[in-house]
Amino acid sequence: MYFPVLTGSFEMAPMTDGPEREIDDPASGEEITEAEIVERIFEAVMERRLAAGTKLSESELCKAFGVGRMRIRRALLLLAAREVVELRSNRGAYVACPSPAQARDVIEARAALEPAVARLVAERASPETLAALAAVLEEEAAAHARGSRHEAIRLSGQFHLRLAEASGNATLVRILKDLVTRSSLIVAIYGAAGLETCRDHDHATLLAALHARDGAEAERVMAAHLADIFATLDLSGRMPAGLDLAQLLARP
Amino acid sequence: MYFPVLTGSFEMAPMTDGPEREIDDPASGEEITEAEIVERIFEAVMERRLAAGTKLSESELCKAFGVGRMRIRRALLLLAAREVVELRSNRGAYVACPSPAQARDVIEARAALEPAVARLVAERASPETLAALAAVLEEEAAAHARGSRHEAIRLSGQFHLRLAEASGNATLVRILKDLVTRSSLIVAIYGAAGLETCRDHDHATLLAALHARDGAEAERVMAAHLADIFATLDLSGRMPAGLDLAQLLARP
DNA sequence: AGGGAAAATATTGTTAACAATCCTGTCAAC
DNA sequence: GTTGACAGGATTGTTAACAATATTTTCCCT
Repeated sequence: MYFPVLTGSFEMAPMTDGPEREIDDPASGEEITEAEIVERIFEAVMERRLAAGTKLSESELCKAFGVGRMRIRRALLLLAAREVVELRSNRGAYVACPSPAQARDVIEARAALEPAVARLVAERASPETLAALAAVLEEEAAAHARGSRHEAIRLSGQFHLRLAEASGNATLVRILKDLVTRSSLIVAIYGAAGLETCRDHDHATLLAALHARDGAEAERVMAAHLADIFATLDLSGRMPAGLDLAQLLARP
Repeated sequence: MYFPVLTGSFEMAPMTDGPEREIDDPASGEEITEAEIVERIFEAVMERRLAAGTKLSESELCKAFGVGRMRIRRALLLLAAREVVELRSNRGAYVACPSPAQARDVIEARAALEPAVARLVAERASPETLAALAAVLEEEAAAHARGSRHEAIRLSGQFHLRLAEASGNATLVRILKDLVTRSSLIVAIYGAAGLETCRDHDHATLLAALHARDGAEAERVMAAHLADIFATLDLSGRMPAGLDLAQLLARP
């Protein structure tokens, strides 16, 4: 009952009882800062431990992170500013549930940005940076091979983020972090079952172009890769299973 | 004493006495929402009524907008999340003062994004939308012609934002709003005096390409335009007049 | 038993007082 | 006269109580 949406399309992370089990760290002596709370929730969303539409109640988050309400409130405001969380007045905070239009916008923004990022990386990344990227790719392939879907999803997102980091541009990293995280929600909602992660083959092709310092090719590969992802989405208007009710009946 | 930086490089907006004169609206009966406060401060920064490094004290903002401290605090947090304001612990909020590295990142991000945006607009904007863009351009040229520098700066930024809006992509609009606003700070700090706005000729060339529905050309023109802006900046490391002291001596 | 209104409960939003930190102005010592 | 410490005032950060709004439960009536 805690994850009200995406009912049957895929199983949740291994949660034994408490909903925030994977997120919190209650017994640690240090007080967590609100930036870290934001970070943790970002991760949880990107790794699909928090599904779209999940309610994030203040009191539960307070217990989960062991901090006062004020810090939770600030964290939620920051998450809302980045459109990973939706704040409904007097109703609480919910993990964002992107509409088809928003989904299109996010994917389109990535299609506008990431090819250029790929080109930048091809032109200027150090060999060590490229090696780090290759390591992520290897982990990703291994996760795919042994069938750990959640790891694969996580590493697939990681690859795109690490690529942005390889550009050496903090602004691009921040922007892409938001977009990739929201993409995770989008693919979960609108993606065809079984195609919920990037094909690591695409990532390998891209990495080859980067190693060859072929900016134009890297740009092209990335554009094609994103177009592929876009193509697997069904944004035809009606929302899948159960989502529409929760959203349409909500009073504004 | 209220605008501590950018001492002589250009005169401030016509402020008679109170520093927030252009921003506030104290006597209006309605209570302003925090999103509107964020909006107002964004505008003020983009139009150079608030200079980089300006301290935004809570109490003054409370008086200026006629709201409680909590709402101001939330607005400042949101502004900080978008890197238009910097929050220093126990010291207060300051209009951001981008470092050379940050400046480079912002310009580079725009160079990565806006050509693609221009292409999108060329491909899909309605004739009415293009007409609206033309109207902004016309105003911009008129402002230039009659020498109203502040209007010209304002409209120059507006043109880029309206272009993003013409793409019909809300995510791109939001991202570019942040980047354009920060660019305003960057040009004020690092730009050569007298070259503080886009040349409206570039905008005209771009508009021609849009009208011709020539996406590739629009992309090229925009890339060249941004490269031009980049070229007028001096990011050679040392900060201009007085800025470095305030920033370098500040404890983190 | 079913439906609906109303009280009870829980959750969110706001305000105000309190605590902690920083800045400024003063004074004494060198 | 300059430098340093100290006290006072001002500003920011936090906490807790209060108010307002949703949600759930209960109870009455049909």
